[in-house]
Amino acid sequence: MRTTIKDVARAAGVHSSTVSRVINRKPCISQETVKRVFSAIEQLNYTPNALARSLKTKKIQTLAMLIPDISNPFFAELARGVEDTANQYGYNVILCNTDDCFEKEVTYLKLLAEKRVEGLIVATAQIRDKSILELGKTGCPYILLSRNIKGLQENSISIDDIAGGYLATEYLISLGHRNIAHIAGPYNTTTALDRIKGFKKALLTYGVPFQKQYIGEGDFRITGGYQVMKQFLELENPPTAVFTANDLLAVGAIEAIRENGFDVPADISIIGFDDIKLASYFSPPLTTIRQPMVEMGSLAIVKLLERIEHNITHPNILIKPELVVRKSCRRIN
Amino acid sequence: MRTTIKDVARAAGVHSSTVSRVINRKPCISQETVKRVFSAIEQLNYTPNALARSLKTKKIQTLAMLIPDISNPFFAELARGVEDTANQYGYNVILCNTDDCFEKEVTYLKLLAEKRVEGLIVATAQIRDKSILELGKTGCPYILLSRNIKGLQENSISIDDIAGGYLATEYLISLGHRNIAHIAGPYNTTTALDRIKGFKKALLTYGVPFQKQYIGEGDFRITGGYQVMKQFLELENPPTAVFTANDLLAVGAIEAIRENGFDVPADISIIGFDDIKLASYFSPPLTTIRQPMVEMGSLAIVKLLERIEHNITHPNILIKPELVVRKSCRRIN
DNA sequence: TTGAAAGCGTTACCAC
DNA sequence: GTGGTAACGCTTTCAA
Repeated sequence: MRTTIKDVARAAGVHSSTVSRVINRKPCISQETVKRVFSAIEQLNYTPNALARSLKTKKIQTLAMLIPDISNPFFAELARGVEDTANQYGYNVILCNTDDCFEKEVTYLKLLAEKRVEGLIVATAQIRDKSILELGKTGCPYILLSRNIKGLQENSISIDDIAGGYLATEYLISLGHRNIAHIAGPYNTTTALDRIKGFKKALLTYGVPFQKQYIGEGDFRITGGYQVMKQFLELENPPTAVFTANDLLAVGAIEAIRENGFDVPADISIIGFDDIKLASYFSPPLTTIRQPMVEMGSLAIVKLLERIEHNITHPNILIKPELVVRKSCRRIN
Repeated sequence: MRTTIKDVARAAGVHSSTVSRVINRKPCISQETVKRVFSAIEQLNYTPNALARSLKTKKIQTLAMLIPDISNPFFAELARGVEDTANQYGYNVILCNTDDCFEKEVTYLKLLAEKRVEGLIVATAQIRDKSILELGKTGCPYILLSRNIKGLQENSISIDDIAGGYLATEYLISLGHRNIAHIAGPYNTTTALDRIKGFKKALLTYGVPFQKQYIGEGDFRITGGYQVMKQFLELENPPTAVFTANDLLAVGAIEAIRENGFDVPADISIIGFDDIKLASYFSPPLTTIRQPMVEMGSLAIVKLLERIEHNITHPNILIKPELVVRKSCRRIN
């Protein structure tokens, strides 16, 4: 059996409530007692039981983060920002990989509710995610990160996906491209839909006709980019440039292009989205739209803790995306 | 105030102990009662408090994982395996980024002990890590993953680093290289030291003299590879091939080589270690030594749970590395 | 098959 | 400044 506060009290010759006061640095305790208690703690190698404490205080200093897949570098970098900042404020964070699977999300949410985590960073929300909407009712504070739910005006932090999609497409157009395709993310995410919106908006603005066969649904992973690109390449009139909804899709697209004997950017230009750390080391170095992932993760925690500790909510925050020009796009005539 | 087991008991017209039995699926309860209790639970939207439960049962079904940096793809893939398998067994896992900083490690360990996590996956251990060794005494079960502590014969799972280093170096030698350098990991990790051992062993086996200036200490990150490679390039007689202790170091090394106007593999061959998911998409596609990261993470959880639930310990497990030939190495005369 | 009561390790309130 | 006690929400043992 582990040593408890009572063991410490006995060893120090005081009452357990006094030990508690010392541990929690409450005022009005004699120096003498403090010293005796600490030395007893040390001697007995006492570790307070946070679980028991939380039963009284209702605070366990634990958060959780729901993401589709930590092995996706975008989410890994987000996670780094989240965990670092949480830790700075004295919180731990539980990692949950949902694979964007609704059942997994529900199961996690139930478990986390039982463990009384104080807040959630949700980077997996589907477009109408009823289990997240329910969170609103149960009162567990959360921040939607990089994903939104249709109609919600509060508590989300994300890149301006429409602006990002616009920026990418505009760049391709400025390079002289007219046959521009888009490999989108899953249609059940606002992220994917908004990037499409930006894509279409740029097309419209610059008078480039939108062609239905030039858009395909990917999965935000390499394989999806590969598959959709293969389809584009079978078209009678393949695109000369493609904007992919993230960097991983770009990697898959480039692979497909090469396999068909074409070159990037000589034959087809590619622009990604995210600017994951390794984007500049791909072949060719990937032109992309940058999201400040670590900073977004960090900001999400700051806002989440403001909700938890001071009960303030925030209108949705939109981060400005940035074009990063490298070598995967080329000008055509 | 949240609804408690007593509220449910009252609503169902039974005693709270009965509700507890129903929730925990204990035998010998009438169908009738079960039904009434469940309907009360539903009606009141009751969520059991796992913290209170754990106070009695001493089980909170939570593990933690200490890694240097989740944004490093190697650890992200390890983490994916860990979290997935833990979740399968009904455990949650707390993520901790230590940056291989001893103070951070100590702080985390203390916090985690207070929260009474039941087990630890440690992928950050230094070569003589006294805080981890102390874990052994306090009795918190742990598995060392991809890192060892000098002298410990139990509870570690890692790739056979010596064999991996040997494999990589042998391959370079088989390609005709004699001026072979090594960019190592931090010298305070067994990982780095064992890969060096493998490197030297291969050199010795094939009669290639070891040259002190051909080895440099990196940090397992891109920048480290870049810096050490720069130094190699300033040598009077730069290496024609470099084995880097992980893929990220390889990426940095390639960057440095290119910056100096040389080509990989035409002028200098590079072989990495890990085979992160994106390794085949670098320029050039990286030849490397494969570690089955996801499987290792998964295995670590299986072994950890065996320790937690059945108190069985294991002798150190060594995973066999595998050479993956791609395009970053070339034969010379 | 169920109820009553004790207890898990803390904290917080009320005395003194 | 400090001690005593109740309470947090649950499980478990004992009795009925």
